[in-house]
Amino acid sequence: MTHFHDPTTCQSCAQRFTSVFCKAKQEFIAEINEQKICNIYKKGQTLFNEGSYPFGVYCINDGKVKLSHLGDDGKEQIIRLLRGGDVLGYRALLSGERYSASAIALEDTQVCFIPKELFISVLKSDTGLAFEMMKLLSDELHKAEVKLTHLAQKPIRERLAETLLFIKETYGFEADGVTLSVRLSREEIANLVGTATESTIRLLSEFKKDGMVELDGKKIKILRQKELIKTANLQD
Amino acid sequence: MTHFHDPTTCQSCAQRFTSVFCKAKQEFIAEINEQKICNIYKKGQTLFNEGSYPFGVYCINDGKVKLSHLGDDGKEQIIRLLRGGDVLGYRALLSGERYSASAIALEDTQVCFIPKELFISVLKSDTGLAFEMMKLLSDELHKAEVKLTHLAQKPIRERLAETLLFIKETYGFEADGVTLSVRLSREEIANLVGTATESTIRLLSEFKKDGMVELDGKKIKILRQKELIKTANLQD
DNA sequence: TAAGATGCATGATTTTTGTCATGTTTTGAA
DNA sequence: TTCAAAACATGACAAAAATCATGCATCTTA
Repeated sequence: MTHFHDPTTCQSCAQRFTSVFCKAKQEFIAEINEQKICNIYKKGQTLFNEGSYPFGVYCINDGKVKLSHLGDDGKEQIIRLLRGGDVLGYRALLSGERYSASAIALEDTQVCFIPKELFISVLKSDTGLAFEMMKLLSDELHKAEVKLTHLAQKPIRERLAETLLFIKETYGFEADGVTLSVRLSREEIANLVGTATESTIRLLSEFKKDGMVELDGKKIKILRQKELIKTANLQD
Repeated sequence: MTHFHDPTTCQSCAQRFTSVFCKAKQEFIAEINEQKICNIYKKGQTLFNEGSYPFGVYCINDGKVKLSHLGDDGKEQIIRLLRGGDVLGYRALLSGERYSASAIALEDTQVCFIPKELFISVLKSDTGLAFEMMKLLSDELHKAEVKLTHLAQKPIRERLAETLLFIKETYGFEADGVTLSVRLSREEIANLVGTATESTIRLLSEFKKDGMVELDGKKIKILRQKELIKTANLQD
């Protein structure tokens, strides 16, 4: 369905100014360009699975991916949402463990794969890139800690509002300027919020009744963002 | 009250084999040794405050420290517990932000301070140390993600059991082999679990009734660890 | 040592959230 | 196109957890 351009070079990739790799030296980018393997994953396909060993890192060229853990009772917890320019798979690689989460395409997605050895060797030779990786990890850690605090302290209504804003922040709107440009099931939204699917459905209906959102199947329109922000009760 | 040895050198520091810095090259350790500043923080004193700018990293020589966020309603959320050999303050430094959490001594604690410039310059010259930092960050990120999932999916009873095991894992037992060697208030335990103080008190009483723990003020003895593990309902 | 403050404990109650049941709608594959 | 499966929706109920109130114990410090 979705159409992607023919395999591009890293030097002309649409994400060359946004991903962490944009900070790598030219010579290394050339090397990455030679060894990278581009692939297209259809909606629902798995990039990698929790529990398996990493062989490299993935760089999203275009598309949307969710990263999710399985809880001890087998329930999905969505940890992160990724878009073009985002890199994934580095955490397990750097700590030398198996993947602790699965990556699944939310829509048809084009991804470049960079082999482990190359990634590590570039990281060794390119201090700037290493610092970028440390910054990336630090930022993710920060986000995780904030999310953790909200999960522990905020009621579900606030967390759902926050999640809707987060989805908007990550994937933005469609051309109309109000429709979230990703289609997530109610269950997926629930697994992002950390609650039961029914609670999510109920609260979404309430938000609709309050005029904050409009619902049309998986299409969600944000009508009154300011009220949503209030509902989310965010500090900044 | 507590007595610490006179300022040691990094080369003879009790933590020289456990902290991330043990992977740094000798020449850099010598440099760190020259520039480090050792300090003792009394119980309850603050190492650094959420919102202020980092000037360096802290390396705990001996003692116990909690790292905690303030939630949007001003409620404390304890993010991490630290002990001798642990480093803190690097997250904000590496992502170039203000501290997102406060560090407070849980008992009299001896800490070395390493200035920002030195830390960064050593990190730039010593690839091995940079990789250790990336590994450290990756591990912390992993822990945060697991905690996040448990927070979202597990009931408070399980989380309290898990927290007690976590405290034991972090600080261990006293000489008797059963008493947790840290004194936390019920409120602090609640802020670690992510629940109301009363709920924590009630559940601790239940655990006592079930014979899993023994309570004597802030002294907590773990009597039946296996049952606690069961109660925590952990996968591994 | 007395008194105020803080922390611990417990009961009663309310609120929040999850679960179960059921019906409807939408979707996707034969 | 049709049918089964999945997703959505909603009500009723149960369970979990927070809140409020109160009393006791312990710690601090004047």
